[in-house]
Amino acid sequence: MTEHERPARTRRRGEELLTAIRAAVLAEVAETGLGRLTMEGIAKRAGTAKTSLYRRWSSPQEVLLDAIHAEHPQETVSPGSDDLRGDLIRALRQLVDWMRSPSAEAAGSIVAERVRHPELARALYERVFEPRGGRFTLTVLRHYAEQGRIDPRLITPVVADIGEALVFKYAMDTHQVPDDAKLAEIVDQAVLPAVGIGPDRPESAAKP
Amino acid sequence: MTEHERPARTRRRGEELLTAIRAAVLAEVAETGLGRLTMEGIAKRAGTAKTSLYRRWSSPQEVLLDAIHAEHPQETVSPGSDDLRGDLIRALRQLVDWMRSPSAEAAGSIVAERVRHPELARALYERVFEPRGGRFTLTVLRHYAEQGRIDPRLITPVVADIGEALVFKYAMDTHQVPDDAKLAEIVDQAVLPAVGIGPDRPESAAKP
DNA sequence: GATTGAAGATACGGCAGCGTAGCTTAAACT
DNA sequence: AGTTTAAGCTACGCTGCCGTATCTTCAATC
Repeated sequence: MTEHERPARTRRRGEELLTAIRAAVLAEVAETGLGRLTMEGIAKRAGTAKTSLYRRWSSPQEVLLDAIHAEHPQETVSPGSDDLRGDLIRALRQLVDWMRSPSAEAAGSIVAERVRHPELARALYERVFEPRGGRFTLTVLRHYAEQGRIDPRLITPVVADIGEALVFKYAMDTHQVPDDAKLAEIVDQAVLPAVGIGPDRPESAAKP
Repeated sequence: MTEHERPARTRRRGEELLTAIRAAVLAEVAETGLGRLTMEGIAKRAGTAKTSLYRRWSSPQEVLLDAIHAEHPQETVSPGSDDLRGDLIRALRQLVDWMRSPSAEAAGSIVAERVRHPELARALYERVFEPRGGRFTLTVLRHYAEQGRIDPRLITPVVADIGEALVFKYAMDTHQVPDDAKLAEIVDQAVLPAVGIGPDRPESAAKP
């Protein structure tokens, strides 16, 4: 929050400058919201001049788009050991970790205003959500289905969304991300039952 | 969308005027977003003068707050016949019906910008979500738990949220509300399994 | 070390929303 | 009918952001 660096006497160029601008626009949209995102605000926060922004982009939204684009799509989960429950929790924890990042808040603003900025929303889905997997638990579920531990016919679009949906709902209601205990509840009480494992049946009873 | 009524030559007062203003602010926030909500915009759409707005409220947000406040909390579901599955679908359909309303879109804008306008978000939850029940399926689940048809211990906060969470997720992803077929999938594949009723077990096998 | 190109600073007219003031006029009340 | 109240206009100076132009200055390149 003490970002308002003075001219710093070194003149940044190329990638160094771009990085600062991208960080600035993400911070700016998180603070002011997409509706109040402005070239002057971005410039001020990045410690650069409006001119330098207009040299590359023509609107604050395009600056944001660039920043989102530049966010490297991270690698997806590796369903490691033979531990369905643990892998599901880890998958959701990956989602939660991302939700803490600055770009996640920006993503939220975009989704909320998608009616006003359809291109932005589309770019967000194409460049961030889909490459990232989007469905974190799905990877895990498929893995164990291939191993014959759960019935593949149970892995429907709805079932693949249960975990993520509950994480989002929890974040929406409480305005904080679920901790590990909550993730465990979600997995135990909602995801696992949907693929035929308990709450009342022990795991081992799933595939006799 | 042809709201821009000319002065109409009759001068509205009191409740009649208030109603028009409330409708205007809801439409305005749906169209421009909460971040771009403005007194002038509301006034123009309501066909009134800025002066009349400032006479009662001091910011566009307070006008919106008033409009939300004035939205009567609607009655909740009556878990009617002896049909758990049908009642669950009906409960979710109630949610979906609300999500089509103009105030729902306004509510979405507020939730999205809750960081910027905490009072608005709080008012929304206190005056709209909580009185409305907030949890649509919960009412139904409790009803059948009292009748001994499902195990009360299974009705946890997580389980009570499954249906609503999936409806929201679907709306977020596709930007349209789920139809009845989708609601049925949600109930069959996610909600019912969580309260111990198959996908693989028939309903009747739930309480032997 | 000279050249070139982009970064940075400053200034501009234009527009939109702000919040207030002063006034006219229609509607409600007595 | 006369009075009171609020709705409806218009206009004001102020501010923030717009997009552009101009000029200086630093940094990379040759």
